[in-house]
Amino acid sequence: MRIATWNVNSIRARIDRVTDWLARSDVDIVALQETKCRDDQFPTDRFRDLGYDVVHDGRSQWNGVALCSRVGFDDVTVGFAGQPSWGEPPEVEARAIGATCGGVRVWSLYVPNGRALDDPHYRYKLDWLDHLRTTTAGWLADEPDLPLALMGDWNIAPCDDDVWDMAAFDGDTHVSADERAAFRSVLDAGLTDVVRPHTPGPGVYTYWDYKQLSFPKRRGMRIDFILGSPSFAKRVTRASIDREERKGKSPSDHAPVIVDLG
DNA sequence: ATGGTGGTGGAACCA
Repeated sequence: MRIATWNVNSIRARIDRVTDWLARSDVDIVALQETKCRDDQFPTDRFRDLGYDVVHDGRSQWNGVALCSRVGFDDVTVGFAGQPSWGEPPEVEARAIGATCGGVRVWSLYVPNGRALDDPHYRYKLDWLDHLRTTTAGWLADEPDLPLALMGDWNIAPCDDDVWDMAAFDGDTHVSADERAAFRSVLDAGLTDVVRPHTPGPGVYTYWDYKQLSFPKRRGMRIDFILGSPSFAKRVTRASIDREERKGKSPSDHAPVIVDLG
């Protein structure tokens, strides 16, 4: 079974690229982030034409997460227990959707950006990750052998090798000690980065800013991850980052991240 | 080659 995650930065702007990629990638499940549309705007038929069912949570032009599966859906869950709210009035944003597909529990997650270290959104980001950690620990306590994958755009570069130049990020979000500690806490709930062993760095990234020729200059960040429980991780036979998808006409600023299970 | 921000919505915000 092949599973992937991809921040597409608008599914409507990217639908042809996404379906072209799906048609040649032999992926069974793909988690999408930043679909940037409401449920009624999601191009579900384009996925059905390729044999994929879709579950999506989107309520505005912001955020939006989806799972596309050709191995079925069970127990679809929108949001996780304790997921913090944002905005005025406060609401739980469309940043998490989970389902069981082909016997694997998968989540498509879009972690809040944080914006700036002194921005309330930064507190929201840390709080969001703390509640995700608590909820994940509960799932694995209830079912230690659960094959679980938390996939998505984590908006954190966990190690110095995960950015092209640490000096360029001085005082910025994504690399702060608190964000890195929050990411490690999620791992400590019982998950591992199942992609890194197959895609060693340095210089291996999943995201390149649209600005300032970041991609051709290889100035990227590794912020998209597939974190697996022990029973998931032991089935992983290979993994890759499809940086070819960052090339060409009208790409997302993120590349797909892929794992194969035996 | 991989190319000098892009998406949404229709101004300003988000990333």
